[in-house]
Amino acid sequence: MFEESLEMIELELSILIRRSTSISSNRKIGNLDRAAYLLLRRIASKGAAGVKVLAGEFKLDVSTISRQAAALEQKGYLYRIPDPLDGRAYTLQITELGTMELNEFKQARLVKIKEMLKDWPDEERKVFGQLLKKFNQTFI
Amino acid sequence: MFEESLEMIELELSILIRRSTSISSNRKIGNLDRAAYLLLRRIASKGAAGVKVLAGEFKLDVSTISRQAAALEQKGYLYRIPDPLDGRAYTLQITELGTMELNEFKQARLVKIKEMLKDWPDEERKVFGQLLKKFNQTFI
DNA sequence: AAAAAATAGTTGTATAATACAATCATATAC
DNA sequence: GTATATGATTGTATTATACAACTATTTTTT
Repeated sequence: MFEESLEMIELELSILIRRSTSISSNRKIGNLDRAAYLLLRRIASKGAAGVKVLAGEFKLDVSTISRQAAALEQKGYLYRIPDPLDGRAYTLQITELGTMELNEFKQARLVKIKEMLKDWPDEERKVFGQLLKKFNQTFI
Repeated sequence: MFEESLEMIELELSILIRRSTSISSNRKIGNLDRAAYLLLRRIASKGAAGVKVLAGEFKLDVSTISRQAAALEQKGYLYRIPDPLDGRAYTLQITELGTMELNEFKQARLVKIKEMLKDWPDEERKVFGQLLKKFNQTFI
């Protein structure tokens, strides 16, 4: 039972990752990239932060955050607030347009997931969300 | 409750995909690419098949399967069986070396997942696997 | 105070996994 | 026999990421 569950999880995770990252099943929604979505969302929910801090939270290279931020800024979704204490640094803050776009993107995703889970019992949706969260917290 | 679960699922899926596809958390194990793993595994479990069939099953472009197959063949994990009825086609079959490598890769992954889930109750592991499988089946 | 070292962020380059387009050889339809 | 379709491969591009190199600024050391 124990090994069987692990094997199922291992296989289904592989399939999930593959499916979710496939371009044909993960077409861009609106003007937001999938990659930059979490960045914008983080800033919206926890407030402005610098490139280094964000890279640390996401466990991504600073260059990746820098590029995502630049792209979002170019689109008008983020703006920079110079750090008054450090001439090299700034914090990234979301714009009103960014907030709107974020909500749109998020809604579109929710609609999609809602459709996928329309036949699920409420309890299973709840448990799935909780287990996903728990699983994500095992990543260090 | 309903919308809350959807939002949690939506967010946690985003995080999971990001974490799982990040290079730093998904370093290659052995000589098998993550991408080609499912291909090799499919052939091992269901038998030889052609490029077109496999592309259809995986909902990937034939060029992607073709490239993955070529890479696996180059490594000695797959070999080609010409289709006696069609001079253009062949089926891909796994080699003994491929089988061994597949099992090694799979074991390495299982060890990793086992470590991640070491504090989980058995029941949750079981449910997680089942819900993942169920979720994967909603992708069309 | 000046020099050396560290650091915040950007840019260059490369990698991995994928798709669309173009091509070639073979098979099928007319 | 000719035209069309098809299985697979190759060319090119895209996306998201990391490592390396760089610049300007800050901090530490001398």
